[in-house]
Amino acid sequence: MVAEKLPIGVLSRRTGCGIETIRFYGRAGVLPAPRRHGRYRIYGTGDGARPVFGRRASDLDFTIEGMRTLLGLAASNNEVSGDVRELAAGHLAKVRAKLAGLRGMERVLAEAAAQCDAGQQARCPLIDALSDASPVQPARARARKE
Amino acid sequence: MVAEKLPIGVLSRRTGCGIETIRFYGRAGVLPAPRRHGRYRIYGTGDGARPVFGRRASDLDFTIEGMRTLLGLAASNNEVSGDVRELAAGHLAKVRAKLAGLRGMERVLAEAAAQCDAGQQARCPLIDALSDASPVQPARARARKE
DNA sequence: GCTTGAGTCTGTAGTCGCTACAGACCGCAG
DNA sequence: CTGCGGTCTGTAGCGACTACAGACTCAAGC
Repeated sequence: MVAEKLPIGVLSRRTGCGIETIRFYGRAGVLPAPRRHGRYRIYGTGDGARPVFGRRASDLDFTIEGMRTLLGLAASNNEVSGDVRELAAGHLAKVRAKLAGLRGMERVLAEAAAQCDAGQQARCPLIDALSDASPVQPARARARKE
Repeated sequence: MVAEKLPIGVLSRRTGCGIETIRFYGRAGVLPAPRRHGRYRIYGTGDGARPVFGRRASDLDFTIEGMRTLLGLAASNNEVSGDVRELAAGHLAKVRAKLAGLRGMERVLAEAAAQCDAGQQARCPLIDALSDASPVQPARARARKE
């Protein structure tokens, strides 16, 4: 199969990514600079992976910077992948924290729904749960720049 | 205990929220307009809950709009809480989708780490996993405005 | 050959949820 | 009375898109 020549619109439809987003990823270095036919970008069949990667990674709260690093490290795929692992592990920690929070909310939401069904509550348990200050360190701001 | 009069800095330290953020929540209607001493904002001890609520809700990907709605519905706490439930349920769906994605990534990260440890891989499994186009609908962009 | 319409181009501005900064102001201690 | 720390308003910046204006290009139809 000889590599197809795809204009950006087709790539957009295939990846579900939005023309502007693909161009943005191009500028941001998540997508390598495509060949050009005149001023028009031309992509190959294989180029669909990157926008999808970008979208997924973004869904999972990777930053553009993180994506670039990940891709860069993966490109030099011999030996260096300890770094990929490190990056991934760092992100995993954040992911797990978020997971814990979400699971907590899932539980609270389910409970709240049950209580609402029972029709007996004076206050909103969801808001109460989210407002609970107890686990917050007193008199010291949390890390701002992580 | 007579209600303490807290300047914004103290509230910031107590809630771990950042002065600018508290002011922002004020403008955004997540925090009710505080009393003033001259031009200075004065908060009461009870006002700490809202910034914390805002921060938590934000961590869990509620929008400012969502927070306002939630608070508004909770304020009119008789009967209307079916709406709270609806809002919460809607958010819960998104939360669960994200949870699924994160769990998937957690798994992939763990596997990737294991493979890296074994020192045998030609490609990065994390990137491959995120780039996998198979579940994407062909030739139709995903909903953009949800 | 000329027109038309769809697709693409660049460049800039808007969005959201903060975050940071400039420059003024206020109250109090030394 | 002079600092200084805290606060004020207002505006601008950030990240990751998203949207739009206005120019251009290509292929098809007449």
